[in-house]
Amino acid sequence: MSPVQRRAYSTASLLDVAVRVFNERGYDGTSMGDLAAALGITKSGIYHHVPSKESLLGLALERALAALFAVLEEPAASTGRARNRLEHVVRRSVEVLDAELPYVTLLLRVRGNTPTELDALEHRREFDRRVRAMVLAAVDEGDLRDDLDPALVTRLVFGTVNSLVEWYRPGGELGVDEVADTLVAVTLEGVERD
Amino acid sequence: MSPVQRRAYSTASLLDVAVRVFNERGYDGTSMGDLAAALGITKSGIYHHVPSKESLLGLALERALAALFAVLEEPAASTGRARNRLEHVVRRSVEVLDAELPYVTLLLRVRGNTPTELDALEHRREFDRRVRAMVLAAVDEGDLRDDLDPALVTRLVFGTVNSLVEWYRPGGELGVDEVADTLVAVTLEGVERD
DNA sequence: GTCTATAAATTGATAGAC
DNA sequence: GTCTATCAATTTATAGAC
Repeated sequence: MSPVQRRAYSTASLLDVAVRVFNERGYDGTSMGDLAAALGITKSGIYHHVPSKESLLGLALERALAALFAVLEEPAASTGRARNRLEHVVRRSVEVLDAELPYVTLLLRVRGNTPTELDALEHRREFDRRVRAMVLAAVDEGDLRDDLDPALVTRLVFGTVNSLVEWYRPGGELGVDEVADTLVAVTLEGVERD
Repeated sequence: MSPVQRRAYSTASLLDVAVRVFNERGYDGTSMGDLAAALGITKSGIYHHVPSKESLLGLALERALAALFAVLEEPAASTGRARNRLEHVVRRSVEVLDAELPYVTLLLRVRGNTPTELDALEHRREFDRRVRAMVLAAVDEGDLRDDLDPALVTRLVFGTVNSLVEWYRPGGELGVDEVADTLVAVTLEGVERD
């Protein structure tokens, strides 16, 4: 009987810790030994929950992608003027980032070194394509300036959203609503047609 | 006498290749064997030029930081209204990104795993502080909206600039001027006082 | 300036006990 | 669900020849 009786891990609670360490040290910079130390168990203990280090990455990336794609399926993302659908997707993306920060952070840092990572990159490109279609539609509907390249605007707006993972911390001084409001003000308002 | 007589590497030309591979696979995801393969020489050949893998990273990060800090020393970054100094720094940062893309990309991906990386992160924070001071001064001078948090605006604007490394490629379809113009339009114009 | 050969340490993963 | 013990492969780095 160990002196400090820690609650046993489920695969989900183990994944939470693993993703935190992956973000701190980078996926490739994290060894199974590092994970074991952070978890307070041995390396072999991890293999009871998952078959490999890469499968931990796969589970994490799946979760992040599912949360982002769910936004595109919301009614407000497919109904009404494109400019409003776009604002909805931007705001909800910030909220997903708030709710799933470690998972989305990991997704945004993937380089494509393994099949798992390449698959995630392909899904990210699909998300980008669907947002770019919204920007294009908003220009066509006359709500966004037509003197700016729509593909470039898409990249800048979602570049800004994605850059949040570098500093935003849930429960910190800045609330998710203030961040989303300011981001919409800074990015979309510069693009709107007067 | 080898059948294909490749030109010998200087430390600088070797660093160019190393930084390209670091960006493709991530620094931790790159082994000295990977570098050797990309260079077309053996692992031990690399150690003639540098004493360690980490020293390659250090040289690359130094170069990126020097290019960025040089912008802050330009006359246009310290003279005139803060709003104009800010636009100058934003535009020139995009140009530095264009000129030194692989080096800046590497800098922006550093996690702090080693002393070399921690030192680079500290220098990045110093750059952020100096830009934040410009945004604050621009609000004080009445040129930027005072209903938005200046620290948040700083982060969003430079988050947008930094996100360029994820897709911008020098010599591609989009020129550096068009990108800089659109970026200033999208970010700064949303923040200006009417 | 690059090579072959090799060392010492670390890595991801497995077998089998409790 | 976690442990000890262990392995094969890979990693960073060095010694010394050409």
